[in-house]
Amino acid sequence: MQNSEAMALSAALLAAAGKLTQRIHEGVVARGFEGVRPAHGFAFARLAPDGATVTDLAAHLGVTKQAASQLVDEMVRKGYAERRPHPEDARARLVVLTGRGWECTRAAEEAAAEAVREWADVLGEREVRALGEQLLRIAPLGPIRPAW
Amino acid sequence: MQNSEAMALSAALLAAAGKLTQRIHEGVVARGFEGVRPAHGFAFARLAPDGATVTDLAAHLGVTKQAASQLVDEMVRKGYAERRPHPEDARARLVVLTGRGWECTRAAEEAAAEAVREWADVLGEREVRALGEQLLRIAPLGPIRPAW
DNA sequence: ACTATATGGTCAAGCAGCTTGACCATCGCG
DNA sequence: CGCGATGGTCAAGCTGCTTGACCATATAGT
Repeated sequence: MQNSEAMALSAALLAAAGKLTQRIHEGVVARGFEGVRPAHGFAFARLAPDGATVTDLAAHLGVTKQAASQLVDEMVRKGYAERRPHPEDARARLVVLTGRGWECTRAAEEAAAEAVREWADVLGEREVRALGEQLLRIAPLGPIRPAW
Repeated sequence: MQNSEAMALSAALLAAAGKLTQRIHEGVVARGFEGVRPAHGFAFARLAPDGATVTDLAAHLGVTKQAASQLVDEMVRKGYAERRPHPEDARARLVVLTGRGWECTRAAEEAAAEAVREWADVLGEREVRALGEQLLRIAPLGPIRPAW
């Protein structure tokens, strides 16, 4: 494989990722959730199961805990999350999604599904599934779960 | 296809793109080009063929021309590009890569090829090629040419 | 040819998101 | 109990981007 092919593949991958991010964001906004930035999506994905602490969130977002705390501030201010006392550690605070936060998460899922469906129209259902499997083998998607 | 599958595919795609960006950046730094940020790569790709104007660059980066101009300032300061008078328009200035700029571009290509080769080790040469073709059909990669 | 408008580019100021550094409260181990 | 480690916040600063104003040149209209 030549460098030029690698570049074409890389460019296509980055372009596809950028396009997807944009499409999901537009879809979320179109469903009535304003003031949400793509970066929030990664936070939502982390909070979704059972909530998380700010430090936990920071580690998974790859930023400082101060930055993560500011992000949570914003999400709280916009009604997508709230801070609750941590049940087992009086120092910590558990950040959990509100009802609206869950709605927004569902909106993001729908938007993602919409974009993927368009790919299926181009590539065919079978190819899209194969694409997903190949990508998962390349990017194991362990603790990160970047989401929408 | 269910929403959860679409989310898994989306997450994998975004994770792969992030990983690739990181790998290329590391590879470029390892080859001795410091102070280069991933965003510069998109600029390099645009400048590479024949140079470009600041306005042109701005359009393809999706930022204001002021931001593009600042990016060019930085690239000039670091020795990767230079501004030359435009041969046909006295208002415009043609931004072109310096020798070091070209070297950096080649370094980025090598780093990308390295990352892609690792994918080939996991998926097989054939699958990687198929992956590239599928991605190109999804993200037509028209005027953008995001590169490294 | 002459004015008017559009276009390429820069300068300046401001803002948003992140960082570093300092600090307090609580945990958990010796 | 005492002390280092950990969760979190406050404050200040930096960087990359934006908006707004402006100048120089190009291009179109009459």
